[in-house]
Amino acid sequence: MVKLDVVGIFSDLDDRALADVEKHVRRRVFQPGAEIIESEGDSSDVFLILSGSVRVVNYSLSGREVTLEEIGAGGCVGHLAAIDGEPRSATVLSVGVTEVAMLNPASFETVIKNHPTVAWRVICELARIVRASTRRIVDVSTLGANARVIAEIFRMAQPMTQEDGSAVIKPVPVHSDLAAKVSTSRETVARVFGSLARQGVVLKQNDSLFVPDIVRLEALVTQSE
Amino acid sequence: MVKLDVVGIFSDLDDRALADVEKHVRRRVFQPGAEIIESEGDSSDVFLILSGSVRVVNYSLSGREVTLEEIGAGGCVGHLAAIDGEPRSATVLSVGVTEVAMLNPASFETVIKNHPTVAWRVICELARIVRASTRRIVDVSTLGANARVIAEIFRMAQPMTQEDGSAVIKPVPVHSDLAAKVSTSRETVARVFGSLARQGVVLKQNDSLFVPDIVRLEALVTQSE
DNA sequence: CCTGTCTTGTGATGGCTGTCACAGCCTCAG
DNA sequence: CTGAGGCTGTGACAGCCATCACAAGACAGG
Repeated sequence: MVKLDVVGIFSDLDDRALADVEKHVRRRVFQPGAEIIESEGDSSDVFLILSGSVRVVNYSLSGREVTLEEIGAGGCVGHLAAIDGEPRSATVLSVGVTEVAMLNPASFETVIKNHPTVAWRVICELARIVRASTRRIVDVSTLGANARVIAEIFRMAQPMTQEDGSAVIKPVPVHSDLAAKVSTSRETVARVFGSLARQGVVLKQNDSLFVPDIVRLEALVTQSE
Repeated sequence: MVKLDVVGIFSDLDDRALADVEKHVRRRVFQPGAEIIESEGDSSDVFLILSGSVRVVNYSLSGREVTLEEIGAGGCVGHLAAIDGEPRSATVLSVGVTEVAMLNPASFETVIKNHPTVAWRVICELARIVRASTRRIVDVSTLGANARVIAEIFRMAQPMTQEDGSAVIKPVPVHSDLAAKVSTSRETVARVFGSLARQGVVLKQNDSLFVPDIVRLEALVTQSE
């Protein structure tokens, strides 16, 4: 059984404290595509992701999907409702097989209040989310759809950059997923990839994307407004 | 001199703790329009707003202004950089004359770690921001510009609603401010107001807007997509 | 090897809305 | 009273891009 210390916000807790938390969680496994949290629902448990990964999304009335975040093992979701007691702000889907530990809101609050290090980690985590969100708001308000796609490819390539300025993105992202992440249509993503390939900025290989010069990619973001 | 207990995150502190915090702050007054925090800057103090109000904004390369938030007395800004040490994520402008207390990041962290109630308040505050941000991301990704303007008017009217379903918004919002809040152009806001007035959904009076029936307003948001 | 499902590529089209331009207001200082 | 600067209304236009439509590839499972 996966230990709770894989969870980021608990990583400073000692064994005794962890054992204490353990008493308050319920473990559960979700199959691929399963709905872990339903938007607007009034559950309010916190979900600690022990293995696998989840996708936080929202749907418009017209069925369009907006991806807010993807979170892997060690992360946690559902804290908002646990903190403020409001209804769920988003839907959370299991992408692979996902193992979670569920903590009820009262216990979550207790752990936070008893362990300043946990409180601080939660604060850091929320700060990270706020930063990501405001960046996205600015992106979507000031960049065109094409530029947003390029910017997202750039962000995927950045951590993989070698010394020579090249990068490999693996596996190849699915166009429709990428579209949901930058609020555009699948077709636009396909057209951007086509255009980038024709310019030789992003080459498609068997199972990965090759970016010969990440600087050229970045330049395209700002250059296209 | 304004006491620090007007600040929301400190409202549970007793006098002794407040006096302790007081020793670590520097007070300052900003004139209307002054830049309190510069985006990308590497200062990292937290600003506690004692009186007046501020506007958190971001500018695109093309000069377009995106308003992220407006915060009045009792609020605080600049926590992100204080928490994670990264550069400033946004610009903060003083709207009227604004009185602030500045707290350096180390002291901020200390206060949080020594006072679980402060930590919890900060967590609640961040959760509120995350909720507002994700709502805006969804809005801007799924609603058209007109619908976003109507939605914003609806949100302004909602807290002012009387029992009979009418509401008064005072003072009349400046079109260009509203435009920056919903990521559209000043002209689009003007056209929406014109259209709403012609439909009798939002009437302009001397110094305020009158909404006879807020339900009709809300209906227009969803109906236009 | 076939067949259904998922994914990708690309053209055509139409609507939205950002931009430019300009005219009419209001307010406030002088 | 007068002028200047900021706000508001509205028309014209063009560009972007979401949508629809369809073809073709990729891949798994029988």
